[in-house]
Amino acid sequence: MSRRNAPKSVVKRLPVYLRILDSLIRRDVEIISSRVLSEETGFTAEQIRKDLAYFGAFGTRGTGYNTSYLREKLLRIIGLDRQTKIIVVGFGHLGKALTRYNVSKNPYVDIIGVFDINPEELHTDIPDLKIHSMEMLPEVILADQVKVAMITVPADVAQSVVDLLVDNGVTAILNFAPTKINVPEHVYVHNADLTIELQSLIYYSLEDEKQPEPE
Amino acid sequence: MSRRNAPKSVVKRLPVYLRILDSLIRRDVEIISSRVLSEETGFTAEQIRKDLAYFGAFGTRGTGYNTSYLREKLLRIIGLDRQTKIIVVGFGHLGKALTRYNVSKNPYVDIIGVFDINPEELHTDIPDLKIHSMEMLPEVILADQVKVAMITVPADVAQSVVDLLVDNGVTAILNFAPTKINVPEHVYVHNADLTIELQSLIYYSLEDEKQPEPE
DNA sequence: CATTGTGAACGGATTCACAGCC
DNA sequence: GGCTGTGAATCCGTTCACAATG
Repeated sequence: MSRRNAPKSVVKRLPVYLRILDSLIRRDVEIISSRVLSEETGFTAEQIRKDLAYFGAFGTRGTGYNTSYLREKLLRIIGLDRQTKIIVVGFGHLGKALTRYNVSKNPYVDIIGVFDINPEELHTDIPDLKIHSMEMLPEVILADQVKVAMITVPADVAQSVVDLLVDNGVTAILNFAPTKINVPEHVYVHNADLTIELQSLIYYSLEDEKQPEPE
Repeated sequence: MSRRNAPKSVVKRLPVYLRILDSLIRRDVEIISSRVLSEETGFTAEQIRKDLAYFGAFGTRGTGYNTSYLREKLLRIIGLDRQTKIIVVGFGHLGKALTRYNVSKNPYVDIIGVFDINPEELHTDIPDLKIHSMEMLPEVILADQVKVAMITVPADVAQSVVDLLVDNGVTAILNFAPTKINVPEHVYVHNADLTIELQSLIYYSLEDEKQPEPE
């Protein structure tokens, strides 16, 4: 069986396996052991086996995993076996960069539209991209049954944008706004707060400097 | 004492506390309890107290924490009490967006330069920003003793860029390139792989759909 | 016999419950 | 009395060690 309710830590690693498999398949590698996957990913071999075993027994004892077969299984588990329709709210510089990045590099998702308060910021060179005003949001979401959204709006409007998304059926949100947002139980939010990532990084850049307290 | 070697999970939350404190101080709030901090952050009050206690006893029993005092302590612990000099390698759309974002919104860091293979992509409107060619990297890092870098380069050159950074003394790297990079023990890497974030999000968007296996 | 799949042991982080203190 | 600070209990994820098997 696939898609048991797996721990977050496991789910976070699945796309990594997928990426490695894609690259192995491109190089015509047909069988891969957890040992080698370990070297490619940096996770331990036991952890990889456990992660995969969470969803079923996909390997062959004594041999390893068939790359194409495992890839198919992972696509299905993650939910990438069909293209996922997503929207982007907030088309400032970050929104633009993320949109462009996913349009060109992420074959598994389909950005069906972007939204901004002033869509006269129309000067984008991304082909086939529709830029809507915020008023169109409910209509577009409902028409395509969109479940996934990325938001790159200012912190002070993030909550109201999220409320609007949730009201119209969005169940998973990648939040780049530097603020906590509240959602109902059934909605999943992942915060990708780049300021916070950078600040905690700075902690580690100083790790070994002993700072004497000056007081 | 401050700056003990705290667990990663704790360090990741420190900048969140800092942000809330900044906002409380702007609103002239002088005292805050772990209870209220809990509501603002979404973490439990016990966890917040434990996190802070890791570095010292900053509160007053029966009262709470003094916002300005706690902010000063956190700045010092994280290492933001002096402006941190950082560089950005890769000045494509994402690099540009991240640079702009931090220049305008993150007062604690100072982006002293950006690097790209073809710096003739000079058309940026960010004031005072220096765009260098890759050859300048060692010189600039060494001149300013830069310890922190963000990289937004293509996956296939990420490792060589990282090697160059590490050779010249960088000890903390925020990696947006969609690939695993290898570094020596003393260097800290945080991967901010946006494709992977988005893909694991998709897993959760499907959470409740029961998918019958069609085989 | 190499490699998967997995129960058991371990370790780290969170939650609980309360002692300590203003 | 109210809130911090913290040892103890619990939970969760990782690692270990080995049984299962192509």
